[in-house]
Amino acid sequence: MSPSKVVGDLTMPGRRALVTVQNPAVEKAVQIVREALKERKVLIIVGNCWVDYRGRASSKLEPGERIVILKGDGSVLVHRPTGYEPVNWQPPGCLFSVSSTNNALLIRAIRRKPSESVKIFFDNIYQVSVLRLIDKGEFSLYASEQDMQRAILLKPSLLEDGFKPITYEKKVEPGFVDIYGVDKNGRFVVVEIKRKPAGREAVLQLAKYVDSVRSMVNREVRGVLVAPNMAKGVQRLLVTLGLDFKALDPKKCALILTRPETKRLVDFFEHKG
Amino acid sequence: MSPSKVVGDLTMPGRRALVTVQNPAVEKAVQIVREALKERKVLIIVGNCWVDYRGRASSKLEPGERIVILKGDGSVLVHRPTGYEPVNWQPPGCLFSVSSTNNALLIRAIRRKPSESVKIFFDNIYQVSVLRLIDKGEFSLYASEQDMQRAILLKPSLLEDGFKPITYEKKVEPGFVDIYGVDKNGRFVVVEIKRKPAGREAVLQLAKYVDSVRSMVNREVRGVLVAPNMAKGVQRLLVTLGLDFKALDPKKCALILTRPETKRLVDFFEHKG
DNA sequence: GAGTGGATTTCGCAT
DNA sequence: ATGCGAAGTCCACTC
Repeated sequence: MSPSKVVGDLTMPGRRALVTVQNPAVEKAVQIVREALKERKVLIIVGNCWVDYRGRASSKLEPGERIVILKGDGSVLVHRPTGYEPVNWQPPGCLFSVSSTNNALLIRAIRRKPSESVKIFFDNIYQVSVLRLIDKGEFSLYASEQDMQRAILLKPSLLEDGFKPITYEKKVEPGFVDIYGVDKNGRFVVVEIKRKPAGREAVLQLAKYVDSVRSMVNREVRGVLVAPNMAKGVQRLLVTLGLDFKALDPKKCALILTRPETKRLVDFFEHKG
Repeated sequence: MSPSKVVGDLTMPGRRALVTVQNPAVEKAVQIVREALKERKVLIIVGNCWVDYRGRASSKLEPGERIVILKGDGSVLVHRPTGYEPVNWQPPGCLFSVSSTNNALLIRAIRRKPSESVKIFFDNIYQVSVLRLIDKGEFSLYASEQDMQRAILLKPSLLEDGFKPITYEKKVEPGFVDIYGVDKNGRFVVVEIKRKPAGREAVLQLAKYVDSVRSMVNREVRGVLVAPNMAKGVQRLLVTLGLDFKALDPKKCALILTRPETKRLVDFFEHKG
């Protein structure tokens, strides 16, 4: 077994950002992992493992070399050498327990609600890294559906001239209307927003909302689908159902929102104005 | 900078399963990462980084300590110290390029269709691990919706006495009917299966299919929702729409499928019987 | 706690 | 390639 190594941020001498041990024996690994989990650190374990999952479904993963990440918040990831998605996992909130069995390291992750368990067995551990990561960096995402909604509320002419929003996220029977307003001719307008090319599903959703509103008000009701573009058969379906379409680029919306003079209004909406 | 370490599967002497370098200088890191990516190995990089993403949306992640995984198939994961989901990522298929800029390591992951780019900058690298993982282990999942479908096809009485399946995954206008059959009274039956508690969405989906089938055939058509149980308001909605419900546990279905005497029939269905 | 819908959803399958 | 729906989806938000 190789000796431990301790490295860290050179600007903060004394802080141990990372301790790595290579080829630990099982008992040594138990000790390291148990200690790290107790201190809610992040663990990266590389080695030969197999996994049993029981919960909403069940799965069995036969032995192979993988990367396992255990985070201090109780989340688990088992990554194979290919693929974006973990082959086994658990979202935050698990309780971990560590033991050895048959000369293998066993890590159990258990959660209630739903009741689930992931058991990971290692019989060959190439490396265990214990991390104490500090991450205060802000994450900002642009061009979400919410950005599009905000942009239209802020600048209704993005939808069409003369449009006046009345409310948004309005509850009607089948669900929530993204934006609800009046057009220049006094007709009610139901707006359904999609940040991706709109498929048939989006149209049916809009149609449902329009019907629902029509059944409640005694005025003409239009439906407008807002999306960067339409999937193949959608145009025809829209015409059939008497709905309108307005092309709008989510990135353009994001740009509008980040313009300094609109920033104040965005904050206004964010605080439930 | 610490020296490199080479460890691996002791049962295969000579194979390098893992090479780890700690606190490499930027230029050294460039060299290691570039070499590893060229050989389509898996990389785990731990250090202080920031990330710019441009593509379907855009995002900016300010500096912080994270784990970055680059896989040989061109997938990328940036993991913060908490959370199940990566904060930035890219699914398989990316082209990587590595360089240094302003005394930082820059890894670019680019893909076409959709056109996206993720740029990861490291100004402090605690550890780079280059892995050559061998993972042939089979992965088996039980209790999926498909398991439930197969179980009913195999043993139609799970739905109700006298039920006879005609076909499955049948295309109708709005989508695909899970199972389509006839009941003991000769009425057509449209079956919609959910492996989770059925919400309003599932009911509306079933209603759509039933309507579609009714418009095509000149016979009474029933709709049956199959799920482990129902969400709160769903019972009422089912009654309103004249649809039936049958409780069925996905795990029970999975068990039926794994019984030896039915295994042969399962294989039959799997091969498009 | 459950219900609702979005997501840089990803993934697999069928056309 | 595109379309469609499932997923152990996860997640944030509201009631």
